[in-house]
Amino acid sequence: MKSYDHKRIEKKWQSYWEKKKLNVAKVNSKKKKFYGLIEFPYPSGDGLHVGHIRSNTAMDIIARKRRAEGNEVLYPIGWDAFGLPTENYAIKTGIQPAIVTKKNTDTFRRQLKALGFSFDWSREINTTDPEYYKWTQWIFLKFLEKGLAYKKKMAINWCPKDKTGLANEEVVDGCCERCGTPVEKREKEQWMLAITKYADRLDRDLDPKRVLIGTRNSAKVKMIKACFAGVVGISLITFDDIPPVDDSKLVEGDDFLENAKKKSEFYFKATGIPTISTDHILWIDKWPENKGFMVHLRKHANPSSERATDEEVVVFLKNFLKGVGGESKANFHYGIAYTDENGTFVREEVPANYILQDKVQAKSYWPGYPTEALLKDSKTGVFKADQSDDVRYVRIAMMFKKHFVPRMLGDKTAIDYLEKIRIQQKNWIGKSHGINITYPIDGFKKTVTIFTTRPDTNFGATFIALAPDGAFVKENLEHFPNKKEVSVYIEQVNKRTDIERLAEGRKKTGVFTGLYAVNSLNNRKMPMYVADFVLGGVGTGALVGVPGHDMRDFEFAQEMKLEIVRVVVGPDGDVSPITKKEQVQEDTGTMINSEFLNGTDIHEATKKIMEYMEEKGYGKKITTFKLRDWIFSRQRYWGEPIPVIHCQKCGAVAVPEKDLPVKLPNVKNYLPTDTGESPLAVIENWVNVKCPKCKGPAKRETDTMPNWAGSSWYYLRYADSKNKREFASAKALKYWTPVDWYNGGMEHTTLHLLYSRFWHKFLFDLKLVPTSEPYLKRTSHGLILGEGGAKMSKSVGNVVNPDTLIEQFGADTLRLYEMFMGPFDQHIAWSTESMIGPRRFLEKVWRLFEKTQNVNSKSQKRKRSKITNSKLETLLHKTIKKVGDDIEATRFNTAVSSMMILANEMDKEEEVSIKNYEIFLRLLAPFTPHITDELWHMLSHKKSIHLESWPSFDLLIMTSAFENLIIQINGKVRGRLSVEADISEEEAKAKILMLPEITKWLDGKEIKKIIYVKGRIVNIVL
RNA sequence: GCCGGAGUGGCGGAAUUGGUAUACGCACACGACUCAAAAUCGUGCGGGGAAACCCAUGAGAGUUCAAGUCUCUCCUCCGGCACCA
Repeated sequence: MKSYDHKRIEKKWQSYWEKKKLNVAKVNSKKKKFYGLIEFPYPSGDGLHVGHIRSNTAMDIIARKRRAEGNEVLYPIGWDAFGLPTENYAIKTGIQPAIVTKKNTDTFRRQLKALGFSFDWSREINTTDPEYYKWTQWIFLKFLEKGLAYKKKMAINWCPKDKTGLANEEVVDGCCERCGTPVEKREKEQWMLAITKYADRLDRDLDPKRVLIGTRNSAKVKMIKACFAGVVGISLITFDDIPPVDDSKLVEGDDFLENAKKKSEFYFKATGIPTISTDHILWIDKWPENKGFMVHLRKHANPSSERATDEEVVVFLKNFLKGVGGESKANFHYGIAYTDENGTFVREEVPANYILQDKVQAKSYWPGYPTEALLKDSKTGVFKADQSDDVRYVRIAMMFKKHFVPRMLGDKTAIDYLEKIRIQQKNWIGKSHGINITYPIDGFKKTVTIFTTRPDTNFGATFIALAPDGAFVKENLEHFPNKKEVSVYIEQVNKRTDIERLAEGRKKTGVFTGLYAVNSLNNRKMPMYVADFVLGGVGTGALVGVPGHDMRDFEFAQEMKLEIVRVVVGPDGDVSPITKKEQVQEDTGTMINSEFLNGTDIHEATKKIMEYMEEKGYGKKITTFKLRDWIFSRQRYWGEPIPVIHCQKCGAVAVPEKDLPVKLPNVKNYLPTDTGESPLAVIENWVNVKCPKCKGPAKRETDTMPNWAGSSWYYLRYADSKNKREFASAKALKYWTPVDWYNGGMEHTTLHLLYSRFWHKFLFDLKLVPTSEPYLKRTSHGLILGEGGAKMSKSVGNVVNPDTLIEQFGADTLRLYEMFMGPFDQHIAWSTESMIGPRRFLEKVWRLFEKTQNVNSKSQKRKRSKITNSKLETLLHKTIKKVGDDIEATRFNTAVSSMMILANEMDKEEEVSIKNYEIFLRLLAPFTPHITDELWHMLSHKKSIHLESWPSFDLLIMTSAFENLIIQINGKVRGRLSVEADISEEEAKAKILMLPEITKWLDGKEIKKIIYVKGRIVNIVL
């Protein structure tokens, strides 16, 4: 046998798969679809980064597993090729960005193909291709048409180095996200996209639906939770998660279906949260006289007690079965009821979960195996409780998924984002509920409106603070009694940058306007200040100061020597005047000095006073967001031209659809200008056009779109990438979208991910896409850092080159190492040294082939006739389950390690059966596609291993006949004992108490109790 | 400051969710094969101790028959937001 030589086999299989079109997604497939997506790379001049490989391999494994599971899989690839690095390179070298892009994509394509990713290359896209950006522009025109794209003169973030405006999302710590230069404010006309119109939906649709588990029985809670495993978009909560519920008045009857209904209705009424409840009953068929018979198991098993124990149930059933005859079937019937937010309930019965059968047909009882199942062993006649929840709940879980989950979700597209992604997006959108309060101003014709989330403390309000750039100041400055001082102050403020202000430690400054607002609650006159800690863009650009209960207001009050009133008393009981910042009671406590609010909790008081103020007409409840509209224009060359023509007569006119795409013209000089105009502005024969409306002289818009435009919808184009008439056909979109699983970087959570959700919802409203969310599941990978833990960069010199690694170790080893190196979602430092481990493993897998070749027919036969499963087979089936589960949970590192364990065990055997070896290869194939296909063909298969189905595990083989009991004395391990899996508790205890290593500890001591956990542990307490 | 996440050998990291702490891999040491080396295989590898045993999961307390896992207090690191009213 030849030795493992990756160079000989990898190229060969890559071209074989390509020739056989193994990875091309079929157009009219009858199969269930799976759409796996990775963020399409920006083809930089540096070539492929090992970080790309981590993400791509992970999704490749998932895609290959899905194919093996019988899905039609779309795993596409393309290029997000507009952007600054290419443009800057063009400026330096004078080479056209289009040519640079072509060169870079060629390199990336070659590198990606060398790694054996199962991309469907036939759908490759490129955002800089006019055939592609035609549709980016087309979607922009839709925004324009619906009034969601608009032009506005405003102060924007300007990067003086890149010489372009930036979106809020692109400014990090006051600096340009891309180049780190401190950003400046510039007043400029900008194209904006009204993402704030979608803020509420972008926030709300991130939340799963909350459903209460309406039972206090921990076994049932556990069961329902287990049944909902893998269900997306529903968050199950228990009584622990909500304020106490009094259910002493809940009365249950004898009918299990009715009980389930009663419970769900009762708890819904008590909590207002949609509630699911279950009840069950034991049902004996064919007895007596072929009539059904219901048994309240817990009651019948021990009538004198409230709840019989499991053991009592077993004894009861054993006797019961004797009485009714061996052929009887007994099963649990489950009644499940769900009461939704409207108070209407639905209920279903889950029938026929066979739990007792005399003639045990191994395969037949598994699918419907219920909770609290009891199984009679055909040989010994011993009943035993089964432990495997996955199997026990299968049928009930199916019932939940089929009948209840759709009802719970309604028309909501349920999404499953990694929790930290969800939270980060919510933070960024920054939804908050509050109230706009309007105060009259003493001796002034106008009123002032402020926004607050804490109106409960309004009796303690002592001042008003206005933003220097806020609307109130702009409109009324002329009439301020102290307008001179205010103007000087505003001038000072405008001179300072954000960074300077941060450096000063946010010292509060301000100036009195000479005006007093009047608090309608208590007629207090509140001096009005202009202060730069108030931001023009937040709320109404004005706030009411409650220095006793807001740290920032307190600091300002101290600076300005303003009055401080206490209206909340905290848990410390301090009611003295507030003079120190330690006394500022912010988010807990009870109201005082607040008239009708006195004595109420602050949260209760907030609700109460909001109602009160609305009723009195002092204020109006409102929801605000931190999210700002998206600044959509860039003053650079290498982006999609914004398809608008400015006409002196008609104003901004959309380029007619038939004239799309507006192609980027070739220019000589890509250099951005200091005037804030795009380099396109100087190309006269491109800029000067006729107005599409009046045919008069007009000029093209010379700003281009940001990098995020093309990537906001690219996953839709993959569905139908060659379509010339539409961005994608409705039919293709209906089949392929939404994306089932999207993996990408954390850095895109508030940029790309938010933007594309926005575009998608917009297209959904136009009925151009079938769902309201683009991605069902979003995971993210951790960064790969350089050796030593610093970020990989050319300047540090710690960049690793995939080409070298593929040459030296092979693509399979590189893929496997990146999956094995550590937890997928965590950052990790590169270590070329550690690659040897995965390589040795593959060599071992290669050598194992020989152990399958000298198995003579006799021993193959002998193996098959064995009754008990060999240890290896048990391990094999456990590994099948583990690898599958781990892939789904993106625990690739432990998936690999479990396959290493299996290979080590196989290696210890004299010979390995072809059957087992083949299963092993099929498990490994998604990770290392080349070596496994080679070995597969060496085993005389004619077709590719990647056309094989995903191995299934057999629970009977997985469950070992023997279990290792750990024996503890007072919690310390003192021994272990291998016992038969179905040994009874008494037998096990008896055996253990005879072991010499145990008896020596018991000498002369009294055993207080013995804890017995089946199949796991025995703890003797002395 | 607020919101997340994490802290386990020399290193990357496991631990069926409360049940054998340190799986798997790297590095290291010794042995076998070899003239030799590489590769491969085998053995060892948290600390203390001759051993029996004892002590160890950032620190300290608590709940429990049993805690890396749950609860509280604190420390450190990473990520996000940050004068958001």
